[in-house]
Amino acid sequence: MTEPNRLTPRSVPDHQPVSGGIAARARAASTPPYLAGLNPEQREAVETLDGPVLVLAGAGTGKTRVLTCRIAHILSQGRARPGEILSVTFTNKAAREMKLRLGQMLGQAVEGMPWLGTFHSIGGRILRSHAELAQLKSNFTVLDVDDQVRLLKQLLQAENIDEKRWPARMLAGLIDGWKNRGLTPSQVPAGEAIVFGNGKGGKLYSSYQERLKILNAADFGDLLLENIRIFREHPDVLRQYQSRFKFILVDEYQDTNVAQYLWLRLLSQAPSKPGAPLSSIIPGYTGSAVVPTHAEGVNPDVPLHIKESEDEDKQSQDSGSALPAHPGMTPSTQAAPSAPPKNICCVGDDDQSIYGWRGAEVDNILRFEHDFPGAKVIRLERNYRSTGHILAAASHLIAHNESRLGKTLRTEDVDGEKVTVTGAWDSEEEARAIGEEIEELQRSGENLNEIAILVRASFQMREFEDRFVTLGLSYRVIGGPRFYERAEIRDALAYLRTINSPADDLAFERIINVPKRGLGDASVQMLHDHARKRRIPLFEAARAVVETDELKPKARGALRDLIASFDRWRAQREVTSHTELAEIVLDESGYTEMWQKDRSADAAGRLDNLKELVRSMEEFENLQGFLEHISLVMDRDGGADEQAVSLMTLHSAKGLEFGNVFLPGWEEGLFPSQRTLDEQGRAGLEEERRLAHVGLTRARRRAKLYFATNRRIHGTWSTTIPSRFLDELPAHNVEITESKGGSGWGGAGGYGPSRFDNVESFGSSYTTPGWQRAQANRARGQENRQGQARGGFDENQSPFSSPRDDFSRNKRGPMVIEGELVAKSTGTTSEFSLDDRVFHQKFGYGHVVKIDGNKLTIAFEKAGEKKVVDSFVERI
DNA sequence: CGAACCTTTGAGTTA
DNA sequence: CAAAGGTTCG
Repeated sequence: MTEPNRLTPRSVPDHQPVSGGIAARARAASTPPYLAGLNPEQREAVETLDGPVLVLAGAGTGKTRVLTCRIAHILSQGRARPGEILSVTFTNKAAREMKLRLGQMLGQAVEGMPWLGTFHSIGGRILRSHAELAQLKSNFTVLDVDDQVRLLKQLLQAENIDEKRWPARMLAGLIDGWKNRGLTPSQVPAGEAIVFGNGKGGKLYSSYQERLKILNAADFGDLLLENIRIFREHPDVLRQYQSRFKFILVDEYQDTNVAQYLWLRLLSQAPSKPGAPLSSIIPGYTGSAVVPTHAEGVNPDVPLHIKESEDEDKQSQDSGSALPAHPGMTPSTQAAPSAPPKNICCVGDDDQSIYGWRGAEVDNILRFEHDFPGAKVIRLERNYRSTGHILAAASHLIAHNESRLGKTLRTEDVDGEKVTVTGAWDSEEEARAIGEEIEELQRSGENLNEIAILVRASFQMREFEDRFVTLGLSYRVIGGPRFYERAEIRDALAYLRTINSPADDLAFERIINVPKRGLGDASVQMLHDHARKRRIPLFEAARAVVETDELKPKARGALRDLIASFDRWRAQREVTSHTELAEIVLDESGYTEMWQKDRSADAAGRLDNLKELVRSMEEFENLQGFLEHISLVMDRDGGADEQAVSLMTLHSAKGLEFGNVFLPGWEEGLFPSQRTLDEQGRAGLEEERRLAHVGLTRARRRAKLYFATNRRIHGTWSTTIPSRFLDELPAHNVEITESKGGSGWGGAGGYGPSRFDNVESFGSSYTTPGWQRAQANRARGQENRQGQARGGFDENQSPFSSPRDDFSRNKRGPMVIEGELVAKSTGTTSEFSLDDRVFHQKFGYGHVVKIDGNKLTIAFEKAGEKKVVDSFVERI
């Protein structure tokens, strides 16, 4: 057997693009051009077409390339037609990219690849063609989280469950989790079903499912779960897909959850004989339920447990641990079970598994060989992305994880710049320092598109946005709220959904009083009662109620108009194009007008979004087609042509790369996230560490880490300590730099485990507002820790008490800026007048009784009379 | 009914 | 600090 892990001394061909026109020549040439640029491991991964293959592809090792080349290879070898290849990704972006690259590689020869898409879009597609088997119609609606929660709220109310104690969101999370694990209501372990709502959790799940059927709707989880159910209950349908898909490719396999795993598993078996029991489809599976569950375990490590055969036990001994930890492991040679898995190729990286919270089972990748006997495992360890120091830092960091298959990334690139670690006093200074570094990079000719800031949590983004706006630096936020999750888009869609399917109560309810037309809670409640009593859709109930005098004349008139409008729109649907119809609806309903009248800052943007929505409808044949795809396909990442710094979370950065990567917020509690640690313990810590690894490996040439000593959490400042991940970096590859804001530590200091401990030695003469507030906090003592954010007043020292030289080397240091700001507010006379009513974050409401420059004396309603600096209160 | 005012609570990542 | 929920008043 070849040993794919030894790096041969031969030079590695770089990853040059492969040009088109391949398919035809491929058959003739001994080495098809698309294979020429591949290194031996990549090539093996592409050419091993038969049987299960697991490609362990570290960051930057050419994973997408392998996938696309493999498809090209399958096609050019004539092993399958485009419609016979199932290729799944997690994101639309990844799917698009693969299609794009494939198009380039094959020179448009293969238009289509109808089964290349996300798990959800393919699952949705399959579900639509067999909707009746899931008690749905093929035009079912895909609910977003918002609809889901509103529906659950109604169910909770019907059950008289206290929503305070048992929030609908929590139930939504539970149901989601069950669906991720492939569990239908009857399969939920009893122990888990009773934890919610005084034992009613399971019952709520099943009534939720019932309601979905009535509403002709499915949630995201259903797109896969219903597939699985259909496959299980209708072997003929399963067989149809099994024989259609000759090859299966899976991207990011480490992110699959149990449902996705089962789905793949079912599809990847060779077509079974009609009537074969499920146990022959899933080897090793026993029992009646598809997913054997740990009845008592709330968090079972291995939700799908397939009994290990004795052969495999022996093999485990070879590698010395339960998880194969070394590449030298013997591929399983045992006889294939009754239904041998066919040509499935999964590509993934256990070190990049960062979606455990979404139900991903790293275990799926760790036990691939187990699940697909005879699997060939290929490792890609040559990194073509990052320079030496960055790669070494990332590898050293991830080596602290215990649960991993173990890969060693190598590069032949130069060492490059060391990874830098910079401490800042607070998050504002962190943003300032990064802003300056970016300006410096820009001056040195760096393209802004090659710069990214990757944060752990999205709330961190705001400070960077603020900073970039003042600097006039263009930036773009990647990820963030999806286009179709925006309120105005959902409202517009709700109108269209109501037109399209009158039984869509959730949609109708959403817009019944948007814009305001005098149909408040009371009226809606009434309609609900009416609908429930007669078991008819809300819209029909409305129609009936208008004929009675149960509503007040005003509401009745409004409702009648609304119903008339919908009737009119539905009629127009026959004669106008769907885009025109959308415009008419938005217009006549008064929805556009509502935003036009709105004077708030984002109203214009919302109107733009609505226009964008209408424009995007043009790509679809009709309203039906549009609505079917909107929730699955609409993710916008447009406008990538303009030069801009990218700002995003670490999660959404997966799969991307940049020349320069800034990684702020490496502090305990934030990163690793305290919540993850609390909830997931060691596994959570390892996932956070993988996230750090993902962040570092996004960088090609420069990786710059930051931590701040003070950060605002929930609006109050608190002191933080540097992340343990910083301590886990190899000293040799890391350089500790002075904060641009100045600091008294670091620099030449030793590099030991506690090198970040002396946070107190940070410049004690800081003058940022954050520092002042923190000082004020400290002066007040630590026991009353909260509510101190705005507490600082008369001990307000001079902002210029002890300026430090290292601040002001020729560029405007942060201090000067802050100095100006502070000086300004002390210099001007107060904008407040006597008796003004004011609000203070800590002391609450009060009124001004005395003014002395910028210091106010305020009589607070609750806290009594206090002296406060004017900037800490707002007039109301 | 709805706006205005006030209180409370909560910020983790997403197909 | 912001959004969401609750209360009160017009």
